[in-house]
Amino acid sequence: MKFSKKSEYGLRALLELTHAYGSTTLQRHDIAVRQHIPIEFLEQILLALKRAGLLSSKRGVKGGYSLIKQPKEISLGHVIRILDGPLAPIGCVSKTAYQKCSDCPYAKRAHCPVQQVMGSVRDAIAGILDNYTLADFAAKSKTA
Amino acid sequence: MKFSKKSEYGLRALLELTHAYGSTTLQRHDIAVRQHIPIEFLEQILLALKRAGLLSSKRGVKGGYSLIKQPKEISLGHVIRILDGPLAPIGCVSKTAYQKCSDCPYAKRAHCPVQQVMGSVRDAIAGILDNYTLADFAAKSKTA
DNA sequence: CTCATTGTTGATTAACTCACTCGTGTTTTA
DNA sequence: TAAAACACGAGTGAGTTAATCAACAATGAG
Repeated sequence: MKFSKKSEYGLRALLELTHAYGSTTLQRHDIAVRQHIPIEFLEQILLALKRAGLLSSKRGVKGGYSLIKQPKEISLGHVIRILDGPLAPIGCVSKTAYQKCSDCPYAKRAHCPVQQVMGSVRDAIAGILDNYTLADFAAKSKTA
Repeated sequence: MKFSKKSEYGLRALLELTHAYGSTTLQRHDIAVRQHIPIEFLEQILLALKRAGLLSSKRGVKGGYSLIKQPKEISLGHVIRILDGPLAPIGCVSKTAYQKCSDCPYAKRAHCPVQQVMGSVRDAIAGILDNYTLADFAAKSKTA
């Protein structure tokens, strides 16, 4: 029941990019150094975030990455789903990537006890992460 | 960010044992059939729960497993921690298995933005699972 | 007593995932 | 045209997950 390093690194990288939002681009090298992230791994993460439409990038000598959406419009939940997949603790309660449970004897019944609790866990997690934006997130780290 | 099959099977097995609580013992075979769990895998799970003090067992011809604590005194959080480890989404916010983050640049500062959000996620998850008992859980499945 | 039945233990396994790492490109600017 | 930067795909070693297997120990029926 853990988030991956990928998500953690991704959030920390976005913290840097949020601070730079509207002023400069950041190179993966700078982000890697400031946040202590292995650079080749960081690259994968930045590319994934780019493909998801959160970042733009520029190649060549003066290249780098920058946020292309407003920090207050990107939720941590969104970021984590991109990098780590669904937030739900089991497939059959995911709203973004529902998967029918194959072997559960309650699957065909009106309600499954496991599904009920896990559904509320999912809602609690999503309730926090989908309402917490990069802007909120970055505000915390400025005062630190 | 998922719970393992082990936890899921464990909870479903305990559902059966909760229904039988106070009346009969159940053999792993019966639990396996009713809940569609691979029997040898179920065995490991039942043994882990036994070592954790939730179950007792009896060998031989009329053997089987039974709950030795009241269903209303066993929380789902407790069960999942036994089978899956800590509930916290990252090590540095776990209350039952804290682990200092080695590489985080905020580790030495007063507060880490990641830690703050993840801490509230942890609290939300634990708040649900630690206050939801096997008794509550089994009550749901009776009416199903 | 003995033997089938059941739980106990430890080892082993195949498949998968995680966290990187590498090599080779392609684009940009000096 | 060379150096700097992003892009992409493949590969890898360690660890985890989900079982599976084999050998053993206790129990109770006959």
